[in-house]
Amino acid sequence: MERKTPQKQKVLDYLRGVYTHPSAETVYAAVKKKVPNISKGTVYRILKNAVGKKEIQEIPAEVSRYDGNVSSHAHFVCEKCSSIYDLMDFCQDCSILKNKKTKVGKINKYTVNFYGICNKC
Amino acid sequence: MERKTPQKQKVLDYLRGVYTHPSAETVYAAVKKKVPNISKGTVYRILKNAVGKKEIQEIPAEVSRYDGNVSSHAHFVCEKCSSIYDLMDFCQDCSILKNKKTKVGKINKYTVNFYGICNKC
DNA sequence: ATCGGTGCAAATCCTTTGCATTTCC
DNA sequence: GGAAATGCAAAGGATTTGCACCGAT
Repeated sequence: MERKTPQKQKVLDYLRGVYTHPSAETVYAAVKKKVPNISKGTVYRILKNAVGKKEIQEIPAEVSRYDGNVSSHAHFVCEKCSSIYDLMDFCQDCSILKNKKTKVGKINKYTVNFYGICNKC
Repeated sequence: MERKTPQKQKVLDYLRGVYTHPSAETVYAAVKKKVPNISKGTVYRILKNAVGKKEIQEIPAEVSRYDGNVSSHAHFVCEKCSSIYDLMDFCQDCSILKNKKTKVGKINKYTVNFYGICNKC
């Protein structure tokens, strides 16, 4: 049976309380402040496990980023600073496609990513 | 000035002649049959360079995949065998969004990925 | 007391890079 | 001839994993 540990709690709490779509490294740095002796391997294990159970989602990139929000929403990726923002109101029509069948297979989920330079850059 | 070499030719020819969205490793294996002493580093260099010049596109995943078609079209990713298929006729409405402005920045390009199990699996 | 979770460090895998050598223009 | 590209092998960086110990149930 799965156990509840402070490491797991803090990692998932952190991810769910933040809108920055952090990398494993960033999660590690943040959680280390609350659980000083947590190890990087543990963070990777917790994240991977949660992705497998679809409790969080992984955003593929050169370095993976994680999102505590598992709904299918669009992301805006800054090509300069690599920040990832949520775009809740874009491409809503795409959501119709969920569970639809295509010539190649049935759709379980979809991702929509927009790339550009963010206002901060 | 950039030079024309058999390695570069074969790598790009292969990528453009195939619709399988191969990984660097797969490109290497395929091109090695025609240019037996090509090295993996060279394949990686050629692919990276071509991506930078937007001659081809990179599809982010656990292991990067490459696409000789640079247009913004949707992909169907098989969650079982990792095959990637083109879906030219899906989410066309999204193309309207190109160059549109969002709250966070102007959109340069977008990617749409659908995930599911492909008919072969 | 059990056995799942953790910390640590070594291992792995993909990708990049330095450098001597080749080859295109 | 000279810069650019290549081959090779070593380096790098992110992620995974083996194992002994720890701690939640």
